[in-house]
Amino acid sequence: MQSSPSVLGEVKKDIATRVMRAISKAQDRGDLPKELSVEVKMETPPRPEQGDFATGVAMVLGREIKTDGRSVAGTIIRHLNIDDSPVLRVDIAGPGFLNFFLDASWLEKAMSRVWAEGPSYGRTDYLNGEKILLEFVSANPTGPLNVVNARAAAVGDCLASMLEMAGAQVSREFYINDAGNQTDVLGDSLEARYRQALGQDFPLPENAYKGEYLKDLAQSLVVEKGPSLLDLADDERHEFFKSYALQKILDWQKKTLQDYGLTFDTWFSEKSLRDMGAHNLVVELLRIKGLTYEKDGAIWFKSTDFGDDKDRVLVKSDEHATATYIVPDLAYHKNKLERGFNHLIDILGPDHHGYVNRLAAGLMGLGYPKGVLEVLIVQVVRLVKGKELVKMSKRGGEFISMDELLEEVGKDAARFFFLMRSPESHLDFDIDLARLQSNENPVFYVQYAHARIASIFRQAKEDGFKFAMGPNEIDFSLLRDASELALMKIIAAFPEEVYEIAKAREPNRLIKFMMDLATAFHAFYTRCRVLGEDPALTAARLYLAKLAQIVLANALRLIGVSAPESM
RNA sequence: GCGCCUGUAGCUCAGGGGAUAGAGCACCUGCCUUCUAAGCAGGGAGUCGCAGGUUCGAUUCCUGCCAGGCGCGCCA
Repeated sequence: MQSSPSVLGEVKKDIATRVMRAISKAQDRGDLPKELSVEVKMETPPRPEQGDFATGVAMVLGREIKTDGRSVAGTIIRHLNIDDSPVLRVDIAGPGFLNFFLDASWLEKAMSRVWAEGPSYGRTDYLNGEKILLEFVSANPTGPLNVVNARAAAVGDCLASMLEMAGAQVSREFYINDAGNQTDVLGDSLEARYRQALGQDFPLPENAYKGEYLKDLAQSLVVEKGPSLLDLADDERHEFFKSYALQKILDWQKKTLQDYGLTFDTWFSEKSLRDMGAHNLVVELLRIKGLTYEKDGAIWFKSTDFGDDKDRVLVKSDEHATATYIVPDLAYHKNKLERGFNHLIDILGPDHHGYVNRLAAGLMGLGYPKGVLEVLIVQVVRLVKGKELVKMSKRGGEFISMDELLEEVGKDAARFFFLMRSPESHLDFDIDLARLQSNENPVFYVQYAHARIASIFRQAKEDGFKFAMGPNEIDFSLLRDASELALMKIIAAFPEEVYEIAKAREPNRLIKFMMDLATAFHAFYTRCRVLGEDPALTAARLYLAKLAQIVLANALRLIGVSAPESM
């Protein structure tokens, strides 16, 4: 597994270091006050005429010392040493930006890195040593996955892949809520459907799961077993329906996620924790630490000590002294940390945001540091068709399921659309747009760039082009068109982008990057004919096209969308 | 009442203390006898919800307000 800092990262760091040295030199000479300390952040300016890299550090310093940014920038430049660097020229621009113009040597180096690393290009070691457990989807095993689950699945899977690419060790985990009274209700609901399927006039239990899928399950049980299940003893029968329903629905969810191209590393059962007695242990630990008290016959946790807005019941006052759901969840998160992960990320739905504080409080109560748990809330999804809001499925009474969504628009469009928006924004998912097989659908824009490149190589082969490819075979100086330089810069930025985006937990920015990359390629394709008369130029452009294709493929892999060879 | 999310172009949304606020779709004008036109080039289109504050500079940060969405159990 190859990992190294990106070429772009090295260049930025080199320039930042030189700027830092210039600042301290200016301080030594008394041109800038001594006590200043500042971080030099290198960015990519919005327009090519503003250089390859820029920093606003002079303006930041200017604020500190009440001097205008441009004159501070002038001071920095006077002390700046750019010997043995790719920097050709430094400009002061606007309110005091330092704009750096570089020769193309760093791009050549960056491109050969892409060539060498291929499918693993983008990998860095920024997050080496991080052991992250990323829990997402974790839908209740009481029904089909819904569209918010699909959104969380897209976000979680992409985030996990990006964190891995940035050097972290990541485990994708699905928590199965296979204990608690909802599972009893599920079993009873199935039993009622089974009896109804046998012709009995049998009512659904209170709070029953009313979906069609339980009727289907019941029907297949009748076909398989006839009325024989009614002969079982009460306990045995109850247990059978419960575990049968759980197993079937879980299998179904697994199948849906598999169709989505998502594989979890672990499926963690709540029941297994409960069987180990982990629940009682959590309550006991909190009691020993003096963080619990009794009131109204219940046991409470002083979560307000840890920033929660009210204390929470741990053990109910009912006759069975049942634990509330916070207890198994605390036991579960404690277990995650005991498995050696140093950081936990949960992706939860919008209905759980009120739950975050008490969970964090509980973990702190158990003695874990603040911040080991990070919770990302994925917001609601509304399905629309053009202007019309889609609420119900054709079958009536149920919200449209993830299966139905995938059937309608396919995995590629679904994942792309979910990742286009920032996770915390409310999403209107336009089914009509997503299923369109045309240029109106943004997913094709990126895929098309990949397919177009594949097509160039097919054509090259057909035409019998003889070309030697690779960084040592081509004349890099032939790639000097503005569109070629722009394309190379985006390609060079990929590893840093992956790291920055993973760190910010904003996978939607990867979509933006891919759109920009596709745009840069399409512009290059239009301006620069790849397969031309000049063999040296053809070889150089084929090389660049190949590199663009590598990055497109790597980025598409990160979001779990296919990279077609033709469209 | 409290908490969370959102308010940016006709629509769906990015962005973010600074340099002329962006994309996709829609609309208008050009571009296919040559590597896929699912493309490219260009154009019109915005008081960045409203009002204050901090700042040399706010669409971005802070406060208040308005609007929309979601949540607030000894349910999970």
